[in-house]
Amino acid sequence: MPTLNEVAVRAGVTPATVSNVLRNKGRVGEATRQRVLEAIAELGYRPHLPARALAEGRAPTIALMVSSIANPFYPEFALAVENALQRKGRFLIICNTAGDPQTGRAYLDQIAGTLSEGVLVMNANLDFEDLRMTELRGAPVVLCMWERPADPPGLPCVAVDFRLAGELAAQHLLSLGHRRIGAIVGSKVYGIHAARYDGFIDAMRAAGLDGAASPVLYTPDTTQGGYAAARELLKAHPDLTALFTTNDLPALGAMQAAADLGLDVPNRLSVIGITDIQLARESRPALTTVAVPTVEAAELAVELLLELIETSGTTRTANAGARVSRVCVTSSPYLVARASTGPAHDA
Amino acid sequence: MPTLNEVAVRAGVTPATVSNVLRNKGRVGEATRQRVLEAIAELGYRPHLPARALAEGRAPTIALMVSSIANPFYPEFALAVENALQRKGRFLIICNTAGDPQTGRAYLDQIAGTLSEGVLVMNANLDFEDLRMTELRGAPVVLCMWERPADPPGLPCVAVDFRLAGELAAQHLLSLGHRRIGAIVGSKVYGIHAARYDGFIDAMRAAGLDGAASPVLYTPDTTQGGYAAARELLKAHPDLTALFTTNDLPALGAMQAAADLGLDVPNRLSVIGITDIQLARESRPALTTVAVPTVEAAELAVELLLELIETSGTTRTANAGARVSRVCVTSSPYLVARASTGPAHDA
DNA sequence: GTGAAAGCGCTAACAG
DNA sequence: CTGTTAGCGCTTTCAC
Repeated sequence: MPTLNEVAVRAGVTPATVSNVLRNKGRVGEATRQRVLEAIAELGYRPHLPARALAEGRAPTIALMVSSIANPFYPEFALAVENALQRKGRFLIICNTAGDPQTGRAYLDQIAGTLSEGVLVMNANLDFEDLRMTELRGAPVVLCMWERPADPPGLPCVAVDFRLAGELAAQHLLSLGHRRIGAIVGSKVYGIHAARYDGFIDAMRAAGLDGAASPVLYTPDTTQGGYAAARELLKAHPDLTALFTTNDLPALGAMQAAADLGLDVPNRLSVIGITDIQLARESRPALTTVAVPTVEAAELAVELLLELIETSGTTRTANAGARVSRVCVTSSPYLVARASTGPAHDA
Repeated sequence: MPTLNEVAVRAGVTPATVSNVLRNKGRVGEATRQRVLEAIAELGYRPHLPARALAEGRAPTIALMVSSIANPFYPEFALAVENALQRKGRFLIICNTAGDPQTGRAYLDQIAGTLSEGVLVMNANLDFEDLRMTELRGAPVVLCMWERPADPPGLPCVAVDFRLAGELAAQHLLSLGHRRIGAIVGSKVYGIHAARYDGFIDAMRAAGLDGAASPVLYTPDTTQGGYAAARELLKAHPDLTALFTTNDLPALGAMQAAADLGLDVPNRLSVIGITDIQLARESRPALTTVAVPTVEAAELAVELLLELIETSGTTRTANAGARVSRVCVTSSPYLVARASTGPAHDA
């Protein structure tokens, strides 16, 4: 591969001039510029990114930490992130942590601040401490989907009002006449989906019902988790007419459970999820869900991260850390009514 | 961030020694090694990857070119790739081409041979010429899922016997007594799925049927494509008892179409796909399909690529290109019978 | 306008 | 065993 130096020789100028042409800095004579551009074309020169990174003290990549890119929600998000980065001339490195904090830490240690100038964190089960360390080393960190806008973490983040999402979902069921609604929460108790469940409780209370008294099950945030939880819930409470689920994947699982139990959705049982992943529109019946602005969140996260990178000085300069962590809130979730919900059959 | 030099100073040695300790090269005295390790720990030193890359003339990342990471099959593959790379101390850069050769070329131009030492290509609609150029510039390229082991492309690749996959799928339907089988091909005529369709024809012929005369429709390789094709096929040929589909996504779409048309799967209509993506097991009814060794293919691709990188000298040395392109064949596809296929209803 | 020179952080001979 | 010396390819003052 030709180097900038070779280009310089061929064009009869010095490396500095070639560099200037490349980045439109330092006034360069039109004639020289042409000669340089020709030399570049003839040699097929392309800048060596690591060299540039070294000289500039900045890296051309951003890391996205996820527990597993194979989880259907993440790719949609990753795609949006990559699109946004591409526009900014940066590249995306995918870091699968497998939900293991150790793996996550290893990644952060290796690339944050060297190969990657900043880190985007999706629910990847990382130690908060490790993220703080990463920041202190000079690599900005942005949490991509904080669930409680009103209760900011100690890190910059993009927040989505998931409590509202839960509330909207519950309101939808209530408006269809459902009163006996089971809840399936795709996280641990007080876990990441707590805000969504809170929204459910709030909506129930507003309707004069004691949401907290409704049957609820906590389960892994997967199709299988939702399947198992729905089976259990429906067996224990055959009178339920609807299932509120804190995420689409478990909601999809719940629909399968209903199918296997011979319960018609939506005539006998309504099911609602949250997020609106691609699969939601493709399932039969198509899943009613509360859509979350995924693409917007991705774009905001990239924007925020790049801004932090700009203002934090070079990678080598430790971040002051004194700055108040920024919180960007996305636009609100909204209901997407499809075929998995209908009037309560006992209404 | 502390540099190797600072570590050296603190440990009272020269940078070279620290470097040696870091990479276990050049014999270093035990006492010195300890001092150096302490200094590293105290300072929280971590090597600067771009600097290392520059000095070594090699890059720590590998690029994966895909048309869109959001296509449900790719993430599974990407995860396997990343896992394999992680073991080798390398990082994965995701390049979404959106099926646009220009975007692909731009990516290759920017990172192949500089940021990324090698390129993994999934069906990303790239110009073959661009890939050859990339190789010539010294960045090995591996095609990840070549469909015709018997007919190697001009590039190193991991091949999967997709003709056999098609044959197995058709044989399964035939063994269930199906005779009037519609085919849905998820690519253009003579496109990427041609080998799978060939396998179908072969199996039909072996059963004394003229497969080429069976109703066939070419459609985009998506759920929607399969949905539309199935509707059309089933309307034009209401007597079909089974649908052979060249990929899981369109097969899933076909099942939805059947559901919407009120055709029971598998009692009235059998549907089979190819690949065995995660969704296949999660659909209702669960999709019968011919599984392809995805993880194995990913591992072989990584292995092959790294081998090519090793043997191609440094990134800067142009690849001779004279070497015969290697072809690795994965183990064979195999049938995974689930609930979407059953005996022909007219048998 | 263009060139000369220093240096980013690290590795790689080769000396000692 | 450890130190010295050169760069890797690029950017960036600062002279000319």
